[in-house]
Amino acid sequence: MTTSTNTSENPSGKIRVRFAPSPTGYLHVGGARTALFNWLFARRFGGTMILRIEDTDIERNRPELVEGILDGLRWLGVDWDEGPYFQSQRLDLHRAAAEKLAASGAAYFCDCPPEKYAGGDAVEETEDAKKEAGPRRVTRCACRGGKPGLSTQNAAIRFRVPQGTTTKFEDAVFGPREVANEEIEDFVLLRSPKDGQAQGAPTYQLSVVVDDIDMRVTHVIRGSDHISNTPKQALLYRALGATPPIFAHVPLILGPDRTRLSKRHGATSVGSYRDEGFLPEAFRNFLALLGWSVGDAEFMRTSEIISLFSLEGVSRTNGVFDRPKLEWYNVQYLQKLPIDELVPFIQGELERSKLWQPEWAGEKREWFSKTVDLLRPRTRLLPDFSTWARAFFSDTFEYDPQAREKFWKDERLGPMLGKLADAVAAITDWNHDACDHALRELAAAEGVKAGLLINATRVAIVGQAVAPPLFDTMLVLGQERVVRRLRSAVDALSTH
RNA sequence: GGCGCUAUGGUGCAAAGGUUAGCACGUGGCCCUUUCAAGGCCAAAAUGCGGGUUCGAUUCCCGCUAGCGCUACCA
Repeated sequence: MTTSTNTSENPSGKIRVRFAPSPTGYLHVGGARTALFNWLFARRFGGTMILRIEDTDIERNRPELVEGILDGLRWLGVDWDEGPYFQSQRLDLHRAAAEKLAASGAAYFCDCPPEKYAGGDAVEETEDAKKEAGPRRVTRCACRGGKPGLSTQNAAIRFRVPQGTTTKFEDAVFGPREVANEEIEDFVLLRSPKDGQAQGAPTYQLSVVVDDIDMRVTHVIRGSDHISNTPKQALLYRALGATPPIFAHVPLILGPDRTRLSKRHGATSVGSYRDEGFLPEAFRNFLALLGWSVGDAEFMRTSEIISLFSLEGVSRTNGVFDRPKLEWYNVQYLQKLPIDELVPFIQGELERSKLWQPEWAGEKREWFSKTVDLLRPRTRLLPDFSTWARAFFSDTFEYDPQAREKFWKDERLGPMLGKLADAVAAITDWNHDACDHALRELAAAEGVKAGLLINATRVAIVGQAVAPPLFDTMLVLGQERVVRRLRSAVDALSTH
């Protein structure tokens, strides 16, 4: 067994990845996709998936906001092996790293007022700035040279970016990257203390790196919006005596107008897709293929995706979240899932809508599976089972106005449905063909096309213009119920 | 403004110098059919622009354009 050195292509077992969301209260689809890619990568190569909550922003540091993220991940089926860790509980570690860097000279204290750098008009105090090259906005202030009397009590700590050299890092998606250090500002590691605070807070750049080192993360898979800041992090790894991980920046998810997906594009949290009645596996399949692919493969069970996933298949171009395609995936799963895998979702849907009967999981289990199987070719979302298909699960349902309009026009229908009720009631051997014969014989006797009766009967027994094939529907509903509904329809037709 | 990334039909992806540029969603049509889906078949629809390199560019290089990202003592 040889150990591969190409850890991005054929990692040898000790892969460690992490998903590090900030607690926003819900799992955004962009975050969900990042989480999914990390998870797929970990599962593919037998690695470890770590969950870390980046809650250093005190404003958003509330427990219920974390719960929303966890709920989203659980629904998505993305589980983790370690964590959740909370960055807010690790601040001392981060501070210690900053102070260590300051002590070694890799960083320095700076007490320039933050406003000095605010906005796009930052200062320029580099020597070559006086040239006509125009203002460069790379922060490199006088404090860099050393200023006495400064400490964490009264100043911030900035990283001293080594000049005259270049910073490289490996990106499994974008390839090797290299930037001139002159382009990298002396970014803040530790903020200056706020009024009343004894010490300042670590910045994101510092915290991620310290935590990723501490958690021995080998592959940082995250949104490509982080790519520009990665050189800073690569620098920090080295200053801290660590080897940078392999980065893998995945493209962003855009709305239909090609701007970054946001609330104004409509639903952006995975929770809303769950609530709408998408199947998690369909959502996963869709998300996995948004920014990743293997040839022309489209419909792939999660196990397949895991076995095929690789960073090499990740695209570099931002992609538009295409809702119609997501729906197509849902229809595919609704159609193709083994019935036993689908049934629990339908049970959940019926429970939510108060239509569920416990016996359907017991003695009428077979009936329930059969009914779901009959219904599913015409469903798109889970709620279809409790709305459109309500009459299969409840005796209280309404006649869809459009269905009446479409199929109950003919005035002869009232009497005919009455006769059909009698004919159906007289069936001794309740099966598909018996229903078929009863109806067609009546149609012939009445001199009407079978279609007229079929369509009208459908409305009568399920209240909808659209339903599974009529005789299958009758079978599943049962003789007694069909007769009863036919008689009710006669009343409904006469009073109208 | 600076730095960077990206660029194949409306959308998501294929084609790792040579294909009639492929697949899927969506769209239109046909078939199937008791409704409506599903399914099957067919169709319209793309290599941003300009230069190179090469016998040959979707593919490699340069420029332009466009989009996006980063440019905080946010994460």
